[in-house]
Amino acid sequence: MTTASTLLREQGLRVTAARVAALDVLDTAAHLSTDEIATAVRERIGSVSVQATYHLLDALTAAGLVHRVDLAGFPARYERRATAHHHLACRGCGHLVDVDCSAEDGPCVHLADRQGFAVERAEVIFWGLC
Amino acid sequence: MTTASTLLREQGLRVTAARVAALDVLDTAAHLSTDEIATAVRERIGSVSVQATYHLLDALTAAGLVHRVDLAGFPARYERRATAHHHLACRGCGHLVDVDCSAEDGPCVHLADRQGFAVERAEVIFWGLC
DNA sequence: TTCTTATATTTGACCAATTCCAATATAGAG
DNA sequence: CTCTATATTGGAATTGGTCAAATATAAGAA
Repeated sequence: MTTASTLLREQGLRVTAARVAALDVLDTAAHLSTDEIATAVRERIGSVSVQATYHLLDALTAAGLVHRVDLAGFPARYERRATAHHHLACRGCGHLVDVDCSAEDGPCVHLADRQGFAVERAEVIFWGLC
Repeated sequence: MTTASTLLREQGLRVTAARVAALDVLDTAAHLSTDEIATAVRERIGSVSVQATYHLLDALTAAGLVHRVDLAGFPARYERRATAHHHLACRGCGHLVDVDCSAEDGPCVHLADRQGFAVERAEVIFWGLC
């Protein structure tokens, strides 16, 4: 098993209580907002500021240890799930569930004309009401 | 040709100078932000407040006369294009271009398990750098 | 172990996009 | 032309998030 601190070290990131706690928290629940993560981290290590949580999540995201799910109209949320998937989102309450990608490998949607863009990824969001 | 005022009346909306101007503006340019629309409307009718523009765009959106493109990290933009399409977005500057939908009719992405959601639409965003 | 230094965290100010509210103006029915 | 429901205005407030300076701390070197 790969512990949070090992993962952090592997990415050249310092191992701090807050970062370890954030990774642990995201291991047990998906789609948490910065605020929810800050609260959950506090339960584990006593205290963290919201700003530190923002910063720490930026660092984890940049290192690829977590993924940021940023849907318009709702605060950003974070997840650790590694495999390709999409999201089914409730436009009413923002509730989010994972949707397996229909394509086994590679993007399940393609782009014929790149129009001069360096395309990085395709994001698929199913909007509805839960 | 269907004029803006006819469209408004058809939807049971009052015909106001600001609404007509907003529809006209969106006829000539796509993907405009609320602020850009307010500015363009001012050039046509003299003045509008930003708040009125927000409100008016809400009304036009609710009536289905315009479509709101709301990508995380950038102010909402509006467009009038009727046919199904997706968007190619620059994560750097927010620049947005339309992408024809590969599927001729119906959604080009499907969902196997609805997980109790009333799914309304699938949004596909290609993220990259322009 | 202790020192050092680069990197994290904290605190607090600040910002942009948007919404809410009460007051005023106006479209369109009668 | 009048009346009333609906639009617009202006101002304040909210939300989600960034920025910058001061302080604390992880982890490599002595």
